[in-house]
Amino acid sequence: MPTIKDVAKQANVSVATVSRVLSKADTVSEKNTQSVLEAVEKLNYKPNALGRYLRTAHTKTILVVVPDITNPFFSNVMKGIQTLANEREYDVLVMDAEHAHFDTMKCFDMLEQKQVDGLIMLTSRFDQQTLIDLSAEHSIVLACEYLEGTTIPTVSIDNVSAARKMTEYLIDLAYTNIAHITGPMETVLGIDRLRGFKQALQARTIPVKTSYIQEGDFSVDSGYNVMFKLLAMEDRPDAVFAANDEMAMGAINAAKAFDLKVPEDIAIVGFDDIRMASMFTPQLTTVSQPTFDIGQKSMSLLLDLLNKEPLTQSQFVLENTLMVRDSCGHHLKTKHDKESPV
Amino acid sequence: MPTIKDVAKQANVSVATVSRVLSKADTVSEKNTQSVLEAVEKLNYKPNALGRYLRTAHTKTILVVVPDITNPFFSNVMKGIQTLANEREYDVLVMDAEHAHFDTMKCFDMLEQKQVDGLIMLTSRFDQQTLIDLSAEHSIVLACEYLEGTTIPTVSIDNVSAARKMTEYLIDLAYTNIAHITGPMETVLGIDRLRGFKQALQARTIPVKTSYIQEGDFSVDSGYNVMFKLLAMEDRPDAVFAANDEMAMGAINAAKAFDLKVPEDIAIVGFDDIRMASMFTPQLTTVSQPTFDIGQKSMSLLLDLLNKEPLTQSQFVLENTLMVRDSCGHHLKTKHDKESPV
DNA sequence: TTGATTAATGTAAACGATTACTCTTTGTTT
DNA sequence: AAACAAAGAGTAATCGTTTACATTAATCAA
Repeated sequence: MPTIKDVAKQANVSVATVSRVLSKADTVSEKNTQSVLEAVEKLNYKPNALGRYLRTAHTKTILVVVPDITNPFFSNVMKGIQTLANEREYDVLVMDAEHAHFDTMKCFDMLEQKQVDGLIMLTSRFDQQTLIDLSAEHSIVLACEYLEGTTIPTVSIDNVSAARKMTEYLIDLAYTNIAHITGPMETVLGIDRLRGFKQALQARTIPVKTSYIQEGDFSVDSGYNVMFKLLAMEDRPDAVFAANDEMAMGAINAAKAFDLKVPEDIAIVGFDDIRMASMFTPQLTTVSQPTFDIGQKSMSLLLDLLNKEPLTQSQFVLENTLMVRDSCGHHLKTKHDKESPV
Repeated sequence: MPTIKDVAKQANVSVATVSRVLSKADTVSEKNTQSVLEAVEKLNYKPNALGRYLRTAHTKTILVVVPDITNPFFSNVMKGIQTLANEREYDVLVMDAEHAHFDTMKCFDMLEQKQVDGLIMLTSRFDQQTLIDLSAEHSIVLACEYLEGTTIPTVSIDNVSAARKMTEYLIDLAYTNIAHITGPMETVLGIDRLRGFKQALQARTIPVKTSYIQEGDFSVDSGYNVMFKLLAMEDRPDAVFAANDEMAMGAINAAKAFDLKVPEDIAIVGFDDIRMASMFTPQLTTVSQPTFDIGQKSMSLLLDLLNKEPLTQSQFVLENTLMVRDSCGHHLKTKHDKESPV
């Protein structure tokens, strides 16, 4: 494995000259540039990244911590991050937080150990004070979830208003007994979507029934199980808003198991618009998040941080859109109307 | 940011001593060990990984190249890799190959530049000779796809026999006009599954109709489009075997668009058993691959390579299992039988 | 008591790049 | 022609570790 010294010897110049032609054709004569290039070619020289990193004190690598890489929502965000990262010649290290051996401190250490230049967190379930302290010295951005009262750059959608919009839409379709399967109550996501749900009901002076609010954990199974509870109630809801698509799918399958038709007998909607949402039967009415853009924007923000560019703002909220498909029964409800009420 | 020198000064010992207590409590006196530890604590010292890496010439980081991180099949394999990697204190770098800016050479360079210790490839679509050359000097393992006639360690399932098994099962259910939606014909996966399909027909002396073999590209959309072609034929097939679940779902949706009931009017089966397969309506009959295990086994193999442990064999084929669910119509076909023919 | 062995530590040389600084050499200005 | 500036290239310090080797002190056998 040739080093820069070997190249220098081969090209009959000093290591400095070799380094200069390789980093930027700064001020090296045509002749020397040529012979260095030839030597590089001949020896098949690849600069050792570690040597460079140590000297320049950056690795051109960022770390992204993802709650569950298996979750299509996050893998889309990842893709957005990757795209911009690679374009800017950054590599991306992935850490799966759901993983049993995951130690929250480890990813912070990687920053301090200079192993990565920056950090994008796709979750905020960890010691927040540490994160805040760290962000004073390091480049960190939060995606999907935000942290109250900090200046850590964040990119997400407005989950409260999106959930409110979804709920209001159901109310407009004349559903009166609307239940909500929440996400885990220790996540901002879960809390915000529930808040939006409640706001919509209150705005329309519909009483909020606590029995209609059931906690799930964002998994298909939890959607299925919680739905069973709801369906077993004597005053069964006529519409269910699940806090994500996976739970909505679980809920729909539960309804099917109950011999209920969706949306004829009960409407079920989700949140996220994962790829399967439009493939499912019935096609899922849901809130579409710009996952790819969230990833890309996070990376773009991180890049700004890394380049010490002044940030004009720190909280970026991206647009979401209501995807009206079949599972809400809008076609049933509006068949006598001239126009869809959306 | 304190360095090892600062710690040494603080603890009143040499840097060597500090390094010694930190790497392994080799032969440092109780007293010094103690004061070093205290100094580390007091200064909040984190060893700079780059310095260490440069010296020790390994990064404890591996690279995995994945065709599409968004594809649930691969993200499961990734999870398997991650799990073992983290357990053994390795970090994992991800590279998305479908990404526009992806340069096949780049991942090879990362090996040569000492940026990563090893490489797991979840695809074999790239210059194979380069890969073979490289594997002589570096630690590389291939997952999911194999390469004929090399000694590069590989872990996958036997796609030929799995596809044959699936097809035979359809034949056993008395379907006679069976079509196959293949994967891309430049992938080993696509080729092998087609081969298995043909083998099954030939073994039962059923003629292989070329019009029943249509190429897709593993995407939902291609499954949908290709299915339209098949359904438009005058001698429409009564069963369709798609080379992956996503195309099977696309095909099912196409059938629905044709007002055909699955499996009553036409049976459609897939391959891979992605998470959605059992959530779909109808539930997908498919071949289950041990994705997590594939990932874990690949990582385990890579670890062996890295530790220069002798490999007993280089091609590992893992078990697959036929998941009989609803989309193949087995319950319709066997309602008069006493037992399921599986 | 002496020489040999061992344990504990320190000194300094790597690792492979980048880059501040210095030194020629050449070209320009007056 | 002298003085100065600029261009091109080399020397060596540096980044933060690890570790081979040297050194010292202490223990032990004869």
